[in-house]
Amino acid sequence: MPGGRMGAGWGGRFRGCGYRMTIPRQIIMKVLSGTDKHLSAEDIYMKAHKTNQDMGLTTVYRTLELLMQMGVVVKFDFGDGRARYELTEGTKSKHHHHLICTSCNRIVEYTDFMDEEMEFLKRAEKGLSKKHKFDIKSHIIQFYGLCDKCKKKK
Amino acid sequence: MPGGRMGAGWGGRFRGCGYRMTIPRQIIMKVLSGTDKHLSAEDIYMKAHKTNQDMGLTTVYRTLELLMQMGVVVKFDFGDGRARYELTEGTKSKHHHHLICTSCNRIVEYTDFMDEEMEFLKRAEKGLSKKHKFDIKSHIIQFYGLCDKCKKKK
DNA sequence: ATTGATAATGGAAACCATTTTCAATAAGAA
DNA sequence: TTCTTATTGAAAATGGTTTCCATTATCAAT
Ligand SMILES: [Mn+2]
Ligand SMILES: [Mn+2]
Ligand SMILES: [Zn+2]
Ligand SMILES: [Zn+2]
Repeated sequence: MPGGRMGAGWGGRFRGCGYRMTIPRQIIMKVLSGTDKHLSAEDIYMKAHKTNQDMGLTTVYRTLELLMQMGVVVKFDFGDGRARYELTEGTKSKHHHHLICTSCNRIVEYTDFMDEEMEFLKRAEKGLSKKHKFDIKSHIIQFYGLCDKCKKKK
Repeated sequence: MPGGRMGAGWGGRFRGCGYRMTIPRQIIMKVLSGTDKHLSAEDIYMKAHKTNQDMGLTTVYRTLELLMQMGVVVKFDFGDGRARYELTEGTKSKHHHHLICTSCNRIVEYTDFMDEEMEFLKRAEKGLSKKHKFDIKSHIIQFYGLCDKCKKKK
């Protein structure tokens, strides 16, 4: 497949949920698909803005809200005052979680212990779904503490 | 121990961290100790305000920030635009996590699977601490999805 | 291809939880 | 009690996110 039609496949996904596929939405999907970072709404806006000058920040927020409802995106709060977003089905990044330094807000991604985690989560999600009648779509695991530097600084 | 001196024990904790014990801080600790709910800063402010008319919302925010640094309180983001706070060493509540409905923001607490979780966490925290040189103080596990009502509504 | 109902957009203004500022006050060591 | 300075409350500022609304674009039906 040629590289030009990125995000084309997302049209069906949007339409399947009763929404329309638009230029801004294509660009936003392209930005999200093309990174392995935790982008804020403004990060996404700035990247998208290079492709389409007319894009508005408001549209980024609206689209992210939509994508969250569709289960395509997860929203994180790392404590720095702005929300971060990641594709759930990342073509680039593997399933991972985060260590967060409560002192300097540094984020460390880790992919260790995913086997043990998977085993634990599989059982937990199954049981919780049934007991609390929840349709679980995603999860977040975060560890808080002091990073290397902040530990020494203290 | 008579019921009047609630939070007196916290004085040493504050002073031990190089801070002073004050009336507002005593009241805030009393409020936090006396609930098993997820209180927002304003929730705490309103409860504290009944005891001490002069208390300011600013002080609540400042004290919570302090308590977080001291590891006494954990801050949650349930997606409703305001942070929630809970004592880590809850005298009332057990260790638990949350199911969050992405549609109506309903929160369900659960204490199931804590044995399996404890086992998984113990191993993960130990390994992660060593590998990433993080001094892990706390963790958050949250499941996102649709609650019973929102599932049917769709 | 054209039409038309209406979903989606962008810019500005509004919103609102949280932070900052600063003069007044209170804690606690000496 | 005195003195240093951490802490406080009120008001103003901040800034990420939402809301409004007139304009535009999508796409199913023609
Ligand atoms: Mn990540
Ligand atoms: Mn809870
Ligand atoms: Zn750090
Ligand atoms: Zn719900």
